[in-house]
Amino acid sequence: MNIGQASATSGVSAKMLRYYESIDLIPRAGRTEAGYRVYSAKDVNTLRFIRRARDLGLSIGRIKLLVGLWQDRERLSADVKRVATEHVAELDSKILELTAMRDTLQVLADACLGDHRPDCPILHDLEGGGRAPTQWAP
Amino acid sequence: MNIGQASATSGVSAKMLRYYESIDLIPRAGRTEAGYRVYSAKDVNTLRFIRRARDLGLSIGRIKLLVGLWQDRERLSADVKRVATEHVAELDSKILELTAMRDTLQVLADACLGDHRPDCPILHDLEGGGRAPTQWAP
DNA sequence: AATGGGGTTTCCCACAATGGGAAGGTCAAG
DNA sequence: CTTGACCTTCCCATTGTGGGAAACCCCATT
Repeated sequence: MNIGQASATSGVSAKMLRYYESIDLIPRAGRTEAGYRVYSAKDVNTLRFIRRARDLGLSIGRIKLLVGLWQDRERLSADVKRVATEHVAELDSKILELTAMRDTLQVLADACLGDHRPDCPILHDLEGGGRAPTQWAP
Repeated sequence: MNIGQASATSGVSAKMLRYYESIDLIPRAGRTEAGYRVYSAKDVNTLRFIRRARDLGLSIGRIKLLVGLWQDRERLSADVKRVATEHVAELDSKILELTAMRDTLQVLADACLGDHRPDCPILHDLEGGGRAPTQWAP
């Protein structure tokens, strides 16, 4: 299987295939005489695993861990779960952060008339006059 | 005011001050004989505006728009509001995306025993067997 | 005056993960 | 054999931030 086929059947772009190889997320692919990368069905399986993990927002680092665990028959499910829950925690904190931003901005936008006049609570708040709805950066 | 003072009183790092200048988010600062950048209290005010905008997650591009509107006494609040609501929409879609990831992963993690045995629904799902809880990337 | 410590300058590198594109080699069908 | 589709490597860009080096500047204390 060429890189194009592997890409099409795994959902990982050829560009990313080469990149993943360069950062040792996947082993170096075999080559034909001409230097073309060759992939097996098993490789494609791993790639699909990786793509799904990325769809869940996991970082390359954590995916590396998960692939390792996946291929280790002696693994402890506790280890897998820990990686997952760490990521859930990160997602949660990111969601909280974004939600706080959105809520603040939504309140300001709601208070803005959005007409032909220049007065606008959004700018007023950013200017720092009314410090109440602004984020306090700890 | 030197860059260090401006940084300390605005909450924007000196590194970022130079960067913002290089991308024309702020005008080129004046210089002393020796080449040191000089900032006025008004400059610091603008920097605070920018920092607050970044705290709300606005991109540099949108901040550039907002700073322009802020300094334009003929502005329409409608223009300001539009920039804000566009960002709110982006935040919302990002939040939805992250929330979907978190929910999927949380379900899987909850179903994982997390003990000394290797069996784990997380890996099983990533492997693609049980395709139900996985994301379909459209 | 000399020296030292702290501030400043520019320039380059790094991150995470992905895409774009150029220049050149290869394969298969016509 | 030519053409078009595919592959290779290498470089660049993104976003916004930080790190660090080499050189220069300012001020105060010996």
